Amino acid sequence: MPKVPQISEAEWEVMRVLWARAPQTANEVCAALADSTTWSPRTIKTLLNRLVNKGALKYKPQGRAYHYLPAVSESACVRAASRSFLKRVFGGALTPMLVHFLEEEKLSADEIAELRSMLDERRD
Amino acid sequence: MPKVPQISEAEWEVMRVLWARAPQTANEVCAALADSTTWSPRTIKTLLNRLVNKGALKYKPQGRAYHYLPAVSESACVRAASRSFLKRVFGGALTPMLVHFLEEEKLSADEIAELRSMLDERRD
DNA sequence: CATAAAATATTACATCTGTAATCAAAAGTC
DNA sequence: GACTTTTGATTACAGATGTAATATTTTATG
Repeated sequence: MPKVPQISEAEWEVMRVLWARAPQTANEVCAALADSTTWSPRTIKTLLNRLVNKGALKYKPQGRAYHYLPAVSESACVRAASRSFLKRVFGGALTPMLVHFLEEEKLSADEIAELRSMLDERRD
Repeated sequence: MPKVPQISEAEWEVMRVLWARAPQTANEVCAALADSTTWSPRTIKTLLNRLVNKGALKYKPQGRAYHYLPAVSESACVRAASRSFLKRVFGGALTPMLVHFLEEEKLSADEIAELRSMLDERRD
């Protein structure tokens, strides 16, 4: 199990950009976040820097600017964050957590079908 | 929708104790957390205090000591934390999140059956 | 009543986060 | 080559968090 760094809420936004497409320059990341956030480019540079420092991102000096890219996989980070959430909010109990989401949130017929087929595969 | 305060990881532990049984004195909360944590009673007192200040707990002066009790419901806090997690880690997409947990974590036959029956109820 | 014990309130302090501004270095322009 | 522009590095600063220690107030005890 790869040890992933602690990634804050704002940092997740940045990571998602780079997991979706990498490498990218700081400016490209800023452009990608321009719609979904109101952050100053300064702020985004700070986040990139912190993520590099905590080992979540790497970069390659590419001419004038850096090209940033993930140093940890999205799936590993998702796994770590999911476990942390499960432990924190549901005391680690998976089924109550799933029940919560199934009861609380809206699901389309298609989504229900997809989940049912996944459960079918699990039945062995 | 009741507005719930921001509850940190350590604070969740304390809240869970009081959601499970309330009211309780600080000492009773400390006793309840003695097994699952290594926190000093001082630390737990601090957490109780912060939770009162942020409106997550109330207390009744009961003789010599306070009796603490929740000021916000567990379900409201679970809902808020779940949405926050869903947004942060999965960009708000419910189904990928459920898929992740179904794929990643172990489920017993009973749990699978329970989830399937919940999905059955959803099919209307 | 004076003092000790117990409980709450206040203060401490380092790290993490959100949100930038300023500084420094590199590179292109005249 | 000096100056401006671009980009990364360093510094800033307040609020949240983890983790307590100290101070103060209330209560029981001798």
